[in-house]
Amino acid sequence: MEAPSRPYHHGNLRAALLLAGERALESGGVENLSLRELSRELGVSHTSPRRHFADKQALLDALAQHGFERLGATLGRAARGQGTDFESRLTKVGRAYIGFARQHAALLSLMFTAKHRPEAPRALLEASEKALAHTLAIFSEGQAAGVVIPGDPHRLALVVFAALQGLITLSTNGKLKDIPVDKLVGEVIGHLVLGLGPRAIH
Amino acid sequence: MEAPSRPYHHGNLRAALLLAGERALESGGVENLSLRELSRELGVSHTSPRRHFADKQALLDALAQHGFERLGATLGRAARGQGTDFESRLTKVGRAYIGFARQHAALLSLMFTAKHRPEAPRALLEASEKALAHTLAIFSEGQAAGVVIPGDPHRLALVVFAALQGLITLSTNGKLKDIPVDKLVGEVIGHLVLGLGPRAIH
DNA sequence: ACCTGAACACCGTTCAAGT
DNA sequence: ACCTGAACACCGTTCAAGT
Repeated sequence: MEAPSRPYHHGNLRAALLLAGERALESGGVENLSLRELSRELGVSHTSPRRHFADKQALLDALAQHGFERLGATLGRAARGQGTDFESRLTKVGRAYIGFARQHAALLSLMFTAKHRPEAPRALLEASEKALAHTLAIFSEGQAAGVVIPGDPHRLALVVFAALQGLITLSTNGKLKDIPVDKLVGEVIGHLVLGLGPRAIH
Repeated sequence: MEAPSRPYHHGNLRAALLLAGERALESGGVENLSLRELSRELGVSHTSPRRHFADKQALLDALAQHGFERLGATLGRAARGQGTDFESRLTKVGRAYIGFARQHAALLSLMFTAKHRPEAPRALLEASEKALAHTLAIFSEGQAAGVVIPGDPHRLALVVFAALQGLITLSTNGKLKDIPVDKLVGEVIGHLVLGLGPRAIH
């Protein structure tokens, strides 16, 4: 019997740091994530993370990238729901986004700020673009079907996600009281779809 | 001639800290705002701020509150523009908001996070509500005039501001390229106004 | 009342050194 | 290759003490 719990070479330190980092994130925000504390939890010296992440920001970027990969999977599943109309497909994606946001609030916030850093690594940017690919396709297809006004789909999608983001901040801060969030999502998407659609009379 | 530059009692330490704090905020974000560095700049010991702000968060809250007061003044001026229709009044407020956001990006971000803290002081919450009062009135009046659907004006305003916030993050990160932001504001408000309006046919 | 200096318990990062 | 320990330059906060 050897002691596999703390070998000299940790073996999975990189993966372990990401996992512990995500836990720390959810339980205290970026502000309370400390490399030294993660190292303590994992039983390695506080300089060990350096071998795997150049600095703290590199770990945060990796966490954000992983977050985008999971968000992409979540949204992709919701977007691939087949053959319904524009509004209901969009509503499904919206609900999936809200679900992810409520479950991983601190991670989502990190994802946003990491992505918007000027020095953001290419891998992170690629992951963030990939995460929204399926959703953008909904807009393009809506345009092709003539139920969505022309224009850059990114721009249209931005408005929708920005509005959803507003709902999430309200929701996570308890300002919505008894109103179920899913109902609100439907309403908001409804408003926006009407606003994005070609007018019956103008 | 006395030396008014560094008396034993600073005299305006509270105000000086707020001013220096705001400068530090704009030039490096919340992350780079340090009480010790502010104290150094002002030529007082690093424990002096304690007399005026219980801790760092108290200074941040005061900065956020001051920010809401200025935002309120800005939006109020824009909202009081008299006697035009719902959409153009909303567009004016939207442009004013965007202007403030671009000029005080780090401050606005601090304002949001400070306001959403569960332990946010009452004065801060009151300032944030007051800042949006004139804007909310636009929605209420729009409802009274029958050009806006019924519902909690806060909820409607939220969607608009959330969407604007999305534009701002794009803009401050240079993702909008040559498109002038003011033009986009008009488009977005236009979409939303259509979406919020009563349908001609349904 | 208002400010100070020393002390405490933390950080992230660097670097020579160990296995 | 991978990890360590000591060191450096920072933090925010507390507390007894000065004027």
